[in-house]
Amino acid sequence: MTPNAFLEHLNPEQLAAVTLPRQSALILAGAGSGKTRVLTTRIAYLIQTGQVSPAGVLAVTFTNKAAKEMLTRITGMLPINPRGMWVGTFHGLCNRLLRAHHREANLPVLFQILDSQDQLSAIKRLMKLLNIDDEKYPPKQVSYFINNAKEQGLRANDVEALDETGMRYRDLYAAYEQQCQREGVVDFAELLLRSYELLNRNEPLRLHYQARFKYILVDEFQDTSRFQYEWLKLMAGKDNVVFAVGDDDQSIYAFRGAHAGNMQTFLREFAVTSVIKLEQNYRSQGNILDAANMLIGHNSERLGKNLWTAEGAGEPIRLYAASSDFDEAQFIVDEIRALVGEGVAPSHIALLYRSNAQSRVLEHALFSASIPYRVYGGLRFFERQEVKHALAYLRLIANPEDDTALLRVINFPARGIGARTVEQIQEAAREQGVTLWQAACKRGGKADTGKGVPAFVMLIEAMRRETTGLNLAEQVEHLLHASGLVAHYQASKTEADRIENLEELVNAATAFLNEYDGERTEEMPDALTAFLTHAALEAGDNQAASGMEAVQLMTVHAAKGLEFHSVFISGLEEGLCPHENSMFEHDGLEEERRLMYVAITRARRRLYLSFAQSRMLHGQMRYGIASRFLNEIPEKLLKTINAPQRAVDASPAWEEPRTQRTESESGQSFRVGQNVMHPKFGNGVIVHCRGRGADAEVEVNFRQGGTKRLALQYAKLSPV
DNA sequence: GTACTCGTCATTTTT
DNA sequence: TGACGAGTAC
Repeated sequence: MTPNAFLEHLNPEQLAAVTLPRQSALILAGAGSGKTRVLTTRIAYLIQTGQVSPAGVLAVTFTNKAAKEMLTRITGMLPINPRGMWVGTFHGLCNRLLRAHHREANLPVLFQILDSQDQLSAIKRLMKLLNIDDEKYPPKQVSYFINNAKEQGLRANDVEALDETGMRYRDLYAAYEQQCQREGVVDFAELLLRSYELLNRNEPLRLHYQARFKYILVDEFQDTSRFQYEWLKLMAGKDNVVFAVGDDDQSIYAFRGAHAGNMQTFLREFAVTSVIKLEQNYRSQGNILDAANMLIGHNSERLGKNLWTAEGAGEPIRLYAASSDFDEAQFIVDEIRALVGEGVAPSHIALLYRSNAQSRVLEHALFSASIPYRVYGGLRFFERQEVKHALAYLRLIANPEDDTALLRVINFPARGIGARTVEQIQEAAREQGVTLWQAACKRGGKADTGKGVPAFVMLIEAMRRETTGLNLAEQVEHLLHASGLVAHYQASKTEADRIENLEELVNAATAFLNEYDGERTEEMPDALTAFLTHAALEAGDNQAASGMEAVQLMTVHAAKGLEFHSVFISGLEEGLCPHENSMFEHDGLEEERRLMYVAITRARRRLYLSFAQSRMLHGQMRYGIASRFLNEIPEKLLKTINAPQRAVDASPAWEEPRTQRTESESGQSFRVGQNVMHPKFGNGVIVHCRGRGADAEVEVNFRQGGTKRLALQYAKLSPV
C-alpha cells in the first residue's frame, strides 16, 4: 500500500482535517459528512506517517458501538495490533485506568461496577438501613443528587448544604460513598470522578499518561459533559493536542449532561486556530438538506454550518395532515406498502417519533397490515432480570462482600429467607460494621435443611469451590443450574422464555472469552471480573435476535447516527414535537429543533412529515395543531398530500358529531383552523367545532395553556 | 411467598 | 390507556 492510499477519496476539507499538523483542532462535521471516516483516517494517517505510535493514541467515543466501529475501521486500514491504542468510551477508558492503578485509586483489585439499576437499589437499601423516609427523599432524587454532584467533581463534603433537605442529601451521599467503598463497587459517575482525582492528585502518574498520549481524539464532542471536558483537559495537559469532532446542531442530549458549550470553551482554552467545517453531505438529496438547513437556521446559538450535496434536489418532502393518530398510522402503512412495492427494502424504511408512547398506534397498524417491523428501545440484554440474577451469582463468586448482589439473590430462587430474616442480617451487619456476607456467615442455624441462611452460605461457597478451574462459560453454565435459576424458570408457566436468555448468557460468556483471551491485558487479570465489567459497561443489544427484513421504529434520539432510504417523522404537533415540557427548559426549544434537524437528516431520498389533529394520549383525546417546525420549512420543498376522506374521526356517541364549522347564537361563525383570541387564554387555533346556536362549542388549542373546550355562548372569542 | 388490586404516572437515554 | 410498583389478602 502506498503511504497515502487511504487519503485518496477524501474531499479537500476532509483531507485537510486528516492531515492537519500537530495542533488542537475542532472539526465541525455536519450530518452525513463522513465524520467517522475522518476520525479513523486521521488516526491511521498519524500512525502510518510515524507521527505517533499506536500506544500514543487516545480516542474517546460515546457508545461502545462507535468505539468498536472505529477500531474495526482502523485495523482495516493498517496492519497493526490495536491493543496499544486506547479507544473507548469515557467510562471504558476510566475503567481501564482504574484497573491498572487500583491501588493508587484506593480500590480493590476486583472492584465491580454498578449500573444505574444497581445504584438505585443500593441507595434504597441504604435508606432503609438508615430509616430514612423514602417519600420525603425519593431514592431517584437521591441518585440524581449524587450523580449530579459527582458530575461537578464534588465529594460529599464539598457539597454546600443550604437547608435541612440539602444536608440530608449530602449526608446520604456520604453514607452511600462509604457503603460503595466498603463493598468495593463503583457507579458510572464514580468511574469518571475517581480517575480524575487519581490523575489530578498523582503527579507522576499524570505526567506518565500525558507523556504517552500525544494525540487525543474525541468523537461526538458536542455530547461531552462539563466534567468529561475537564477530564480531557487534565489528560491533555499543556503539551498534547486534542482533535475534537462534533456537530453543535446535533446536540440532543443536554438532558443527560451534554454541554455543547464545551465547543466554544475548547476553542478558547486550547487556542484552536483550525476550525474545519465538513459541509458536503453524502447522504441526503437536495430538498431534504434544504429543509434541514432552513429549519436549523432558526436556532440562534450556532457555530454555523450549511450542508450541501453534489446530488440533485430529489423528490419533494411529503407532508400529510392526518385527522387522527389512527389515520396517520394508516397513511404510513399505505405508503410503506407502496414503497416496498417499488422495491425499497423494509429495513431501509424508518418510522421516527419523539416519544416511545407514540409507537403503539404505529405498531398496531403495521401489525394489522402484516408488515414486519422492529421496535428499538426497551430492555437491553444485560438489564433483563433473569440475566441480572445470574450475574449476581457470578458477582458473589468473584466477591461475596458485594451486598447488592447478595440481596438480589439471597432469596431468589426462593429458599425460605424472608424479609424479616434479611432485615436481621442487615441489622447485624450494621451493628458490627461488616458486610452482609460476613453477617450471614456468622448467623447460626441448621445447614442441613437445604433452606435458610446457612444453606445459602454453603451454596455460594460450594459454587466458588466447584467453579475454580473452570473457564468462564463453564462457570456460568454451572451456576445457572447450581443456583436453581434454571429449575425455577422451567417450573414457571409464565416465565419459561427467560431460560433462552440464560442460555444466551452462556453464549455471551463464550464469545467474550474468545475475544478476551486474544487480548488479555495487564489491567484485567481475571476473566470473570472482565466479563462482569463488560456486562455493566455495555448493556448489550436491545433485542435478542432479529436481522429479519423489517421496518424500523425508533425515537429520534435512537436514530442519531443512522440513515435510511425513506424516513417517516410522525406526530409533528405542538406539544409533542416540540415537546411541551421542553418549553420550561433552558434552551429547550432550540434542542427540540435540533432533534427535528437530526430526524430530517436521517433520510437519504424520501422524507415524510405528518401530524394528527387528534391523538389518544394518556387515555385522553388530545387535539393538536401542526408543529411550528413545519412552518419553518419552506413551502416550495413540501408536497402536501391531501387526506382522503377516511372515516370521520370518532367522537364518543354521546357527543354532538364534530363539524368543520359552527355558528353562535349571535350569528358569529367559526371554523376549524381559524385563529382566535380569548381575553384570558390569548391566541389559539380552533381544532374542533360541535353543535350550533346556543349549544355551539369549539375546542381551541391555545399557544399558552393547551386545549380548552369553550361554549360560544359564554366565551368571549373573537376572530384574529 | 404469591397473586391480586389499587394508585400513580406518563419525553428523550448511554455508561 | 396501560405499565409498573407498593401494598394486601390468602
